[in-house]
Amino acid sequence: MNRSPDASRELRRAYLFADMPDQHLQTLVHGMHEVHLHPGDVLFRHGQPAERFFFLRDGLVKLFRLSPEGDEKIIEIMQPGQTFAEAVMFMGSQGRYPVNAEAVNESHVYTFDQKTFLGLLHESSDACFGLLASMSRRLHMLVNQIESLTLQNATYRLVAYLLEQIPRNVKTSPEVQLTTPKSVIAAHLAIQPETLSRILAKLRQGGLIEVQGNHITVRDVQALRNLVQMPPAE
Amino acid sequence: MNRSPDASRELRRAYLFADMPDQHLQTLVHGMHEVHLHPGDVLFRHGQPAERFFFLRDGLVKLFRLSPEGDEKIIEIMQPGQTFAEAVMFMGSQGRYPVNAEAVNESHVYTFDQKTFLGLLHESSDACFGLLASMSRRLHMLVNQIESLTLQNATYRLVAYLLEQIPRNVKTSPEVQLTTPKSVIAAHLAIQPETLSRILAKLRQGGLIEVQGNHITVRDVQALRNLVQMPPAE
DNA sequence: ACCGGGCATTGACCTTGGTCAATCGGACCC
DNA sequence: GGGTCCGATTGACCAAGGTCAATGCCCGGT
Repeated sequence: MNRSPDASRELRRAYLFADMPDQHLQTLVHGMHEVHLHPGDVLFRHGQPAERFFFLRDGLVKLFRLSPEGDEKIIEIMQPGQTFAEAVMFMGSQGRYPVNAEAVNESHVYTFDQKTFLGLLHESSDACFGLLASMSRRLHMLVNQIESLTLQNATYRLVAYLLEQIPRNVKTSPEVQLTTPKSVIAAHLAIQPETLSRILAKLRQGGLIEVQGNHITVRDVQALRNLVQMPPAE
Repeated sequence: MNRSPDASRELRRAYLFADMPDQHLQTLVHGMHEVHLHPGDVLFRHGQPAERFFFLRDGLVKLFRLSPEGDEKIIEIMQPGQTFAEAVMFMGSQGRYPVNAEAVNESHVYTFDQKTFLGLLHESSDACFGLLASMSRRLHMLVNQIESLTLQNATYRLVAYLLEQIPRNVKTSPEVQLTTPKSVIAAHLAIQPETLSRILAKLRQGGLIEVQGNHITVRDVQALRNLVQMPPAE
């Protein structure tokens, strides 16, 4: 349990909390718990009754589904500052988590009671709108994901993923430091680790990137951009 | 334009409107428009500024994305009584439709101004919760769709689709009347029409179903159920 | 320094579903 | 009644990516 006075400053990073009245946020902070996760620790499982939702303070948490054979598809990789499982509260009578959640890296999460939060929503339309915005963003993200799963091939998805990883330092020679094992990225892009390896090798041979372990140097950003813009141009 | 006094009774079918205070619903009905669509008519396009959202009174409307090559992936096939595009309102400053919408059959839709609706939401937390519920349901649906796209093969998806079509008349010998051309179903399941044909033929040869045009008789429901439960059991 | 384990890489092969093309069949329309 | 159009079907072929297996590499522990 943790109620550090500046926890609320951290929470403001999440869209969900960004515009929430101070007083309400304080209520939430008061009731929240902190959980420390080691890599591989399970936060919740697909199908469990959803009583809490979460804010990732640091580390990395994956949300995923499993096929009966045990194949894993990562729906979302949560980054620090994001909330998750807050949308489940509205799934009918007894909401159940639609995915599994498991720490990839050493992580700290804050957990919140859904009942408390529901109470706040009734009183604050600002809080409601924050939640609506964050759900709307997630909806949009899922639609984009469906598009790239069905309308684009594996190379496209990987290149798009790489390009997403270089937003800030646009000017400098683009370097990407992968924050997760490649197998996790593969599960996120819905491909096998072998395929990911091969695609990276292909891009490397084409002189578009250089790979040293988890560190990738993008040699030719424009060529990568072209790849995802004009698909049949091999 | 249509303000028939019992329009609100129709609207109550949608989760979004189900629990909305009468007075608010009246406000919406007052400002709504009715649009008549012929098959192939476009309601809105991916990327257009979203100023209105919709209720399908009757007919069938598909929401879809297009690849640069023109391949179509149907994200959702809207059924009468459902609302759509209401979640876009919260996408940042200028919401834009994340998909295309086009009538499959002769259809009637009611359209609503988003600004009016936003105003109502500020005043009614019931309305907010209705919207949250309908967005949450859609989120869940998309997650399920991602699962079946990535973790399951084409046969699985088609069989699951067929099984979804026989919920009501559970007891009787299950008959499925396809409400759309097979090519539309194919685009929904993210397969080619040829593949859909072949899978149906395979199921037919296995004695699981009979096909006469748009009408499918399920000969062996249990066998179909087994197919989607125990995947490697060919 | 050595060993073991886990992730990553590479190769050979195979399966699924896509592509292309021909044919069919029913609906509609003169 | 015959022609046309469009969706559905079927066949032959192909390609992307999955599977299986062997090997390599890095890192951590003793």
